[in-house]
Amino acid sequence: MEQRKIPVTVLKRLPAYEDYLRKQQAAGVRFASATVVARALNLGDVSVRKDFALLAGEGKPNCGRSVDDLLLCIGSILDNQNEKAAILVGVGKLGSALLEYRGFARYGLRIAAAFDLHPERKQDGQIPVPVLHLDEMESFCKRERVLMGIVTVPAHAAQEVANQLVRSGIRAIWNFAPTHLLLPAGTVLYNENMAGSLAALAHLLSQQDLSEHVSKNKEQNKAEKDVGNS
Amino acid sequence: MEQRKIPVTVLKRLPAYEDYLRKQQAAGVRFASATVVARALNLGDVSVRKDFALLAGEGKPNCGRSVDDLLLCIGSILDNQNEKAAILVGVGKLGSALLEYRGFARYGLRIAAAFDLHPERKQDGQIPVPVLHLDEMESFCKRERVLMGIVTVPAHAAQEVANQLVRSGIRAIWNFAPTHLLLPAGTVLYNENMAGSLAALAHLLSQQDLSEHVSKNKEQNKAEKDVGNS
DNA sequence: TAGATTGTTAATCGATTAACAATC
DNA sequence: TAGATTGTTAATCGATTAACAATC
Repeated sequence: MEQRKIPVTVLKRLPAYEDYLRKQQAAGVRFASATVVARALNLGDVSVRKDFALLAGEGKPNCGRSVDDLLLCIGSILDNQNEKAAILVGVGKLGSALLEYRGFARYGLRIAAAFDLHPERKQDGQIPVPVLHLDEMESFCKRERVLMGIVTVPAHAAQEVANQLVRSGIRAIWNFAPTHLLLPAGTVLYNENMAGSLAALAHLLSQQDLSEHVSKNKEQNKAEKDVGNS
Repeated sequence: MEQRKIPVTVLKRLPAYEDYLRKQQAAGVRFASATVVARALNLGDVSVRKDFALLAGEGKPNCGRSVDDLLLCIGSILDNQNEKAAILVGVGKLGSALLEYRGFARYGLRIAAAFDLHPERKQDGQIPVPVLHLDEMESFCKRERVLMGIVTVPAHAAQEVANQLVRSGIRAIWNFAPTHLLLPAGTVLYNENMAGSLAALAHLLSQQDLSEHVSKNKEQNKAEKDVGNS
């Protein structure tokens, strides 16, 4: 089970490659060159070439990569991600949106259950996982050995929920509440910062306005990459 | 109105500083050293020191920064962000969650209106902006000179919506639909990739499991910073 | 003076990109 | 051979961090 180590940044691009290559495959295209893929997905061509080399070993010059091969390699990497479960706390609009989101599965990620103070009000028939009372969280997490928690409660409740998550054995927290959590050392924390992301986008837009005369294409490429820092 | 240029990555930390410093201020604390703030917010001390220097000019060794001063400086930078408007398309759960999110205002960002194919079904009384029919989008954006659009429609509708946004004069798109958009050069695109973020978190967690014996504190710091790439 | 703190310069790190050599 | 393409090495870039000097 020796796995090449795939950097996270490459990992994040895999579903985009897969998507695009699937469409090409369906259209009967047999080969794809890094340059063409890069153009289609707004990425740098060298990046794509490196990614492909990492994914699928050597290619043949002048020939491009076999679409089938690439899809197999990407698929096997994604399929071999260890299945990992998370729970979600706080079934408001954002919480339920995440619960209904289909994209996690492709990475072997699964939201096993959701918790809320008023579970009975929140089960709306579209949510595909059980919604349980917060009181059941600790036993659930320990029983199912869940290590990841998603926090989508209001800011004022977030720290208390985080404490409970830690008591429940959670080791990594994805926090959407706009507040800073204090966690014991050894717990991984990632703060999603929606306002910051939009602010970054606005910032880029105004930068771009300044440099109207620069090659537009280049600008776009750069723009697309610069926004997403933590 | 000569503005020091604040890098986006610093900008994103400002609300966290503000939050923390306000609490200190309320507790009667007059001075804050970069080291202490860094520890509280899980940041590197040198980063915080550099941020503070950028924000508030020189400080006095051995004394820390005046909490009041820092708050004034942060406030003035955030207040002087140009007021910018965005629109949102697709008032599902994720869309309404964003519409109700309060954090944008602090950056001078405002969602001016939302658009949907069935606006009448979506106005639920909690959404604080008008929800209009998609047909009205183009005239609205041109009238209000809106330049940013948030896409929270299902993947299959996203490209068509993006085209419409571009026709409406939108210059920057924040895309939540898990699909790749083709846009004319000169349009700024930022793809939010929820699945990728959770995958990154899972990745970090497993890395951390491997290095159990390393100083936990250090690990946590590192962890918190590494996740959020685009 | 000693210690906490600031500020700066150089090193590091990860990712992307530029330039170019190799190959079918 | 010419051209498209791959792969590699070095440069670049932004951000963070380490090491240290300066100051109250």
